[in-house]
Amino acid sequence: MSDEQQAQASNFLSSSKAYESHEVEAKWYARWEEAGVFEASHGDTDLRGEAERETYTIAIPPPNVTGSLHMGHACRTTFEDVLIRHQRMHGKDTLWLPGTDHAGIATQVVVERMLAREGTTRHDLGREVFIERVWQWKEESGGRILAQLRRMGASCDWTRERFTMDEMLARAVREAFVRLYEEGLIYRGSRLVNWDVATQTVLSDLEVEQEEGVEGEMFDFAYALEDGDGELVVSTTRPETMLGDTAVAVHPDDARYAHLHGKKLRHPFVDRLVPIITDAELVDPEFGTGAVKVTPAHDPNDFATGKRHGLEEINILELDGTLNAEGGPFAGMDRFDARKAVKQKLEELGFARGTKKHTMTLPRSQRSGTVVEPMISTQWFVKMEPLAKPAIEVVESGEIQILPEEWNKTYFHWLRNIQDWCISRQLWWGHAIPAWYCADCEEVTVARETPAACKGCGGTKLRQDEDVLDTWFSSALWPFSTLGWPDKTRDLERFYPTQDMETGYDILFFWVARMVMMGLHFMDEVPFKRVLLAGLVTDERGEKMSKVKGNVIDPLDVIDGSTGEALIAKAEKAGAAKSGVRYLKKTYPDGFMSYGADALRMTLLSYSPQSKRIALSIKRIEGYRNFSNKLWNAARFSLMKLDGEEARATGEAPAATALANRWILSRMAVALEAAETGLGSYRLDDASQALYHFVWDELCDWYLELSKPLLEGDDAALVAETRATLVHVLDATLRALHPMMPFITEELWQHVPKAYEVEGDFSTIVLAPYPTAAKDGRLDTEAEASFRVVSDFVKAARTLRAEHDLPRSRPIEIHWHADQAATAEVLLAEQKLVEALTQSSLKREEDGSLFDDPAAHFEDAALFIVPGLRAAVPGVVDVEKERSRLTRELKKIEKDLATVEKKLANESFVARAPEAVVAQEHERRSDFSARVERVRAALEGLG
RNA sequence: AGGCACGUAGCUCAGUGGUAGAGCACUACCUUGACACGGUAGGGGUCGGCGGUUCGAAACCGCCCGUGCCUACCA
Repeated sequence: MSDEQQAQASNFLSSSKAYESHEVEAKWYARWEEAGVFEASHGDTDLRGEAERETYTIAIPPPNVTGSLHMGHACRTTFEDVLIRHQRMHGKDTLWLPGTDHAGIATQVVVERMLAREGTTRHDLGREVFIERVWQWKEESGGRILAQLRRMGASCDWTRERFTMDEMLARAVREAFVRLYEEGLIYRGSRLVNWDVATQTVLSDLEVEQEEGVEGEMFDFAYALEDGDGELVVSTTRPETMLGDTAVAVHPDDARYAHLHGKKLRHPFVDRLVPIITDAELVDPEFGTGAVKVTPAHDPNDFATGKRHGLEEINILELDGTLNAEGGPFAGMDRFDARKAVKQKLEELGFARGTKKHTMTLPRSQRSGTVVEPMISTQWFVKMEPLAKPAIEVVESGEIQILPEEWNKTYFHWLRNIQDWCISRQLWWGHAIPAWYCADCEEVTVARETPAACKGCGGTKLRQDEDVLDTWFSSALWPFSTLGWPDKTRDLERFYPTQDMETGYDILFFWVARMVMMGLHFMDEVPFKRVLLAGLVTDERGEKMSKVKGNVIDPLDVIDGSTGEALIAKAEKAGAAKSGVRYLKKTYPDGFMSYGADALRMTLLSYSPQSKRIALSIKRIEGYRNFSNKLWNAARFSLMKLDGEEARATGEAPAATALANRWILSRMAVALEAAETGLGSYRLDDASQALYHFVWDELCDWYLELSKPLLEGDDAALVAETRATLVHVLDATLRALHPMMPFITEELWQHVPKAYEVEGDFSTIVLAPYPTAAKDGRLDTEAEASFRVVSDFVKAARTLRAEHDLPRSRPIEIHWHADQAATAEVLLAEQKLVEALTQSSLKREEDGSLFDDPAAHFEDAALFIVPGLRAAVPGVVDVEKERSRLTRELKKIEKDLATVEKKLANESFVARAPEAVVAQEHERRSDFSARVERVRAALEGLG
């Protein structure tokens, strides 16, 4: 050990008994980033023999540039970081490409709010100045979320950070748009679209949320026949739309209305005759009056009906949701005011025919929350069917694997029923549509660069389309646009296709499916091999986190700690409702301790990926904070024992002869195998669980305890072997845990005396080899079987102590007899260890018959009986305690025995169950019945 | 309306045909030189209900009840 290391080590050993995450996290992230350990190969260095190295790439789901870190990000970041760190340690050339999304509407809204505070609007500034302001804002505060990802430990390659509005990506967007247009897959058309009157833009179907179970009312009113001979009653939940009615439809076979076919109705407010048409598709004669008002410009079904019958489409709305001139007397009113006014006027005119309560679903804008209006508008669309087909095929063929698998169905269902995608948005912030309109002719010029002349007439009076593209259009290109496409860059060549796409299931359609389509279309290759979908993080009650509910848990508060008051203040500032504040007060009265990033990461990893909800429990985080501490102290103990000694971790399991050493290396192999399997199959919960239990239940509970007497013994070879095992197990454990708990493992690993170094700017665990069962463990079933003898014995002795209130300070003597010679040999060989763990002295009894009537041979003895072994502890018995203890034990075994006997008495079971299962039951029966007999004998001996 | 999940200990969750598990909470004891953010021992479950398949079901199938999400429709 160098002087520096030595000094560091003793400094560390005298350090805190509890793990303090704060400094450790700050120190190591800075160091890692400085040294560039997260960077993928750049092509100009050959530090780690990149030519031969396989690549492993993850494209980050880019968070909104406006955003700040929430639990969803924390979850994404942790999962991806674990995957990428694991592969990096396996020697892959890993690229985790970070970046942010320009988030059209969200960002524009944020900046507009800022302007409102300044007393101005984007319209006052004008488009160019406004966009400048957005960029300025982005430069000032857009980096916050990326800084927060660093707090989580995200090992992204920051040298390749991207933003969806970067010129590089803008070029890709133009290229993609132009190609799709030239291929006829992008078209401009007039359609009924979803209009958000608040933000005044069109929305795609996916951006519309359905609010279910809304209590509304159905209003009936009559249209008078033109000839004055009667009326026709229709129903509506949106009375104002009658101003756009251009027909009333009845079912062709409906006898009630047969006499009205071909007649006309007089519109009460506008000078228009409304024809009565027959339509079997639109009309259900059983529903309502069996007559349906048709408003082609404001309802999807009516729109289709209008197309079938060649009806006039009358748009009655302005873009802000007020009624236009078509509204006649109601022109200029807001849509909801007009609704009331129309109803009232119809009542006055005597056309109202009553209202009924009606439960309905309201379409609301995901962004503004306002009720979306269907409106006819000319927009840009992507033709989806031809793109969807190959995207379906790659999942069917397994070229892309979706995990958990149940999402396949959802993916297929959506793609098989896909609608064309409306990609234009009436916003200012976003990618401009590369289409130009000519003042002199009808031609639209779509081009990569601003065209000099109209491609139709050659005219030069061109005006660019004022709309921008849906944010998801640029996101769909993310896996290759970030690597330089359409140029054939080295990075694109080397890192595309990526391997894993990890994200929340909520954006499977929005993003994942579209990336698959675009990747296949433009790259002719899938954008990733696996899609890993995780659940959504909710509060402890399973409710979605929302600012209003006040149940948002900020990952940074969990990492750094926060007082109850601070939590409430923050929630109130964010606009929490009173009930939300109450919930917060009740659930987290004392706020959070500082749990550290590693604990938060482990907690998020501990949830099964197939659960859709991750109901984050602070108690669980606390549990993993405790685990951090356990690991910290296990390392402190080990390092203390190794301090000043020669032992060095070699990166390979040392040869071991002692049972304890053989056993822990075997358990290490099992744990590493489980970790590797879990990490490989996206069962990060299994992987982290396996290591957690290895560290706590095996390393700490048993091995460290066993190592104490071993290290203090006088057999020099044994001491050396144990030191070698201890230092190796510590080293390998830290490396195994590093992808999950990067900070604490680095801090500890730096103090582990090692005989190997990791190449690079400094020797870091980030680049250390991931441990494997073959190299770092040694499976040893014999050692495990022998160890079971020891642990059964120790546990039984401890139970006896506990039940007889025998404090550890009181030494006891244990007389034992094993049925099998092999068992006896193990206990004789490990006698010192067992004595140390049980604070007892052992005495073997060769004659098993002594235990047939223990009372006769051991004075006042308590007994324990484990499979194949009996033991007596004389001089301690409290007859009553012993009786109740043995009775309880007897009951337990008898119950087990009864179950087994019932099974074996069943002829069908014996005849049909697999032989091995039957044999196992037989074995259990003989074991149980032997123990029952022995416990009974012991009870009888008590008198 | 259809689809997809989910319902396991007081709480949060694993477990997918062969002995019901973890963490937290709970009870008792223990301040032992790694760790009280700890240790040892213990209590606690008719696996939502009812049927079926099977030698055997928490798991597979059907129905029902409850919860959540998604898609569609809603004159």
